[in-house]
Amino acid sequence: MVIDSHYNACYWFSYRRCESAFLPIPMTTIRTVAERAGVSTATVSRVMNTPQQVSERTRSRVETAMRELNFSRNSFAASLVTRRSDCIGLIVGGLSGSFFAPLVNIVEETVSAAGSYLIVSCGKDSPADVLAAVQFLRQRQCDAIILFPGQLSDAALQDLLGIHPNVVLIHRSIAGFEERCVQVDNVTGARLAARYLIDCGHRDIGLISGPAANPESAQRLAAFAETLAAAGVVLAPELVFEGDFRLASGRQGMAELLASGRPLSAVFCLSDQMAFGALDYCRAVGIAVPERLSLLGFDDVEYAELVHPKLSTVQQPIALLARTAVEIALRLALSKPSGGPQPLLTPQLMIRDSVRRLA
Amino acid sequence: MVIDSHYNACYWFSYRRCESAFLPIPMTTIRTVAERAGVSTATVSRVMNTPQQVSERTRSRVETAMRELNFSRNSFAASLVTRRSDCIGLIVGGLSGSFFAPLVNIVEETVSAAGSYLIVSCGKDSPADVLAAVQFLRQRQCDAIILFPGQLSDAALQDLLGIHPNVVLIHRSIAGFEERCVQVDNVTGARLAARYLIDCGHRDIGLISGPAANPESAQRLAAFAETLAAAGVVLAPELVFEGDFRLASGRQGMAELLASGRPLSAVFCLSDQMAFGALDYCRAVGIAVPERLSLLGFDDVEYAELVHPKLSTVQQPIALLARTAVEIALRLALSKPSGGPQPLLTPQLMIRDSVRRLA
DNA sequence: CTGAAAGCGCTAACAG
DNA sequence: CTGTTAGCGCTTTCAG
Repeated sequence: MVIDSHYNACYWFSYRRCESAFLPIPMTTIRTVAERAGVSTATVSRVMNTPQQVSERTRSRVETAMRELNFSRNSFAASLVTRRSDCIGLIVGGLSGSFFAPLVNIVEETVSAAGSYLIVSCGKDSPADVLAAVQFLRQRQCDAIILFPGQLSDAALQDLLGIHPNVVLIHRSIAGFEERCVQVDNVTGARLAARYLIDCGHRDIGLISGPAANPESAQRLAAFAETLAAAGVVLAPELVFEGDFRLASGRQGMAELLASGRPLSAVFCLSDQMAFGALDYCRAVGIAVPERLSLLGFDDVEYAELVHPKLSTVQQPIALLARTAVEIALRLALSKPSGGPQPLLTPQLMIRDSVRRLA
Repeated sequence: MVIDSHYNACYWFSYRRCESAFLPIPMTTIRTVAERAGVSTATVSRVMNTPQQVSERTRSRVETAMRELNFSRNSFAASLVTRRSDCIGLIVGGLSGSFFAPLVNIVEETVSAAGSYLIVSCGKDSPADVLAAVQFLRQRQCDAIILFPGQLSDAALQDLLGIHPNVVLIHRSIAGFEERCVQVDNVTGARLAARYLIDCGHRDIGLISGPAANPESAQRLAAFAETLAAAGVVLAPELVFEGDFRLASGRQGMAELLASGRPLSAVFCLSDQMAFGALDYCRAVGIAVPERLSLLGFDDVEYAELVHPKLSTVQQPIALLARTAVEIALRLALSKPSGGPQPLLTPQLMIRDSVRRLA
C-alpha cells in the first residue's frame, strides 16, 4: 500500500481520541499543530501536501508537533475542498463464486498501488441494488466507479453510463461507450471451445448457459452454436439448459441434459462453477468424466486445477481485465483524456483432463 | 443495501456533472435546492435527516427540487460536521484463498444492512502493511475497523488495540481486549480433529501447520498434539511440517512427510487449502485417499465438498464470526457500551469422505 | 415548523 | 518560503 507515503510513514499511530456523541473530546487538527509548531495552518497543510515548498527547519518543527500530538489528517475536510476523494468504488455481484475474489483482489492491489483506495459493494445482483450502489458510491464522492453489471440490461447500462461519466464497465460493452468498457472476447472464447470439442471428435454436444437475459451468456451461446453449425454439428435445443452461472444450476443442468435421453458425449458449461456442479452430479450418478462424458468450462478459476479430473476450460484474463479497468477508472478520476475504445481481451483455452479425445 | 433508504430511494440518478480540475462546473448543493424550493438550507438538510420535522408541503417541494436538480448530498461535508462517516473498514490478508471471500461477503452484507458501508483493504500481509492500512482507514474517518491480523504478533496487536479504540480483531484474542476480539475456539477444533482420527483407528499421524509465528496455528498444533498424547499417541516431530496455510505448502508438506519414511496413515492439515495441496500431491504420486492415506482439513471452505474425495474438515463458523465482528464494530462506532468479553465460537467437525476408518 | 448564522478541518489563492 | 483569508457543502443550535 503506497499511499501518501511520505506522509503516512511518520504517523502510524495518530488517531482521534474519541468520537463519542457523549464525550466529544476535540480531535487534533492542523490548527493545534500549527500553534504548537508556531506556524500557520497553511504551512502545516503544505508539509502534508507539498513538502518541497517548506524549509527544512519549519518542516521538521511541524513534523515533531504532529507526532507529539498524534495528529491524523481529516481526509473529509481535505476532500471537501479538493473535490477529490482518492477513492474508487467497485460494485460486484458477490464474492463467493471464486471468480470475483481474485478480481477484487487485483483491483484493490492496483488501486492502492496508485495511491487511491477502494470501496467495495458486493452482493448487488438485482438492477435496483446495483443502481442503489452506484448512487451510494457517488454520494461518497468516489472519483470513479468500476461496475460489474451482472443482470443489468444493456439499455439500463446505456442510461447509467450516459448519466454517470465516471463509471467503467467490466465484462460488458455498450455501444457508444466503448472507451469505458473492458470486455473479454466471448465470441473467440466460445469458438475456441466449439472447435476443440469438434477436434476431439465430439458430435453430441450439450450446453449449460447462464441466464438468458445475460448478454455474456448469450454471446457465448450464439458463437458456440454457430461454430458448431459451421462444422455441420447441430446444438439440439433439448441439450441446452439455462443455468445461472452458479454451482447448483450446473448440477441441475446436468441432470436435465441426461434426462433428455439424447445421446451426449460432451457438455460445455458457461462457467467453471457450473462445470463443477455438473461434474459433481456425474460423480453422484456414476458417470465417469471424461471417459463417458466430457466437460468443458469457462473462466478458469483457481479450483479448475484442483478438481479431479482437472477441468479443461476457457481462461478469462482476469488480472488483465481488472488492471485495465482500474487504469481507465484512474484516468477518469483525473479527467484525463480517454485512451480510446478498449480492445477485447482474448481468452485462452486451457486443456487439462476433463475432455476426452474420441477414438 | 438499505442505506438512507427514505432518501436514496428517490434520487437514483443524481450526480455531479464533472469534477475535472479543468472544468470545475459547480455541483448542485443544498443551497441550489433551497433556492429552487424557496426554503432555507437548514430545511433541506432536515428533509434528508429528520423528515418528520418538516411539514408535508415543504417536504414535497424540496423533494421535487432535488429531483429536478439531480441533487446528490456530499457525504464528506456531512461527515465533517457530524464526525461520523458511517463507514467500517476491513483489513484482510488476501481474497484469493476462498476463506476470506465469504468472510468479506458476509461482512459487507451485515454492514450495509446496518446502513453503513465498507472499505476493504486486502493483500496486507506484513505488519507494516497492516499498520499502514489501519492508519489509512483512520484518516478516512472509519467509524470502526475490523482487522484480520494475519502474521502480526500479539504484542504488536496489544499496542494497536490500546491506541486505536475502535479496532476489532477477528480470529485472534488479546489479553485485556477480549470484548473487541472474535475468535474461533481453536483448541476445541483441534481436539475434535485429534479424537476423530484416533477414533478411526489412526496412530501414525502427521500434521501440516501454518507459520510457526501464527498463534492460530500454534494453538491448533498444541491442542492437537496434546489430545493425541492423552490417547497415548505421539505426534512425531518428523511428521510435522510448517506450511503457510496456502495450497503450495500443502503439496510440499505432503511430499516431505512422505519422504520422511515414517509410517503414516493420516495427515491433519491446518487449512483446507493445504489439504487440497496435499490431496493433489497424493494424486500425482498415486497414493489413494482415503484408502492408503487419510486427510483432514480445517476451515470448511466451499470447495471442500467439491474435491474428490470430499474433504472431511473442521468447520469454522465464518458467518457467525463475520456477523459478530460487525456487530461489535457497529457498537464501537456508536460508542455504545461494550457487550463484554466475547465467547469463543465453536467449530464443528464435518465428516465426509477423506478419512478412512481403519479396520 | 422554519430561518439565520456559526462553524466542522482543511486547502488554495494571493500577498508579502 | 510563509501567513492571511476565504471558502468547500453540510449540520445544528438558537430564535422566532
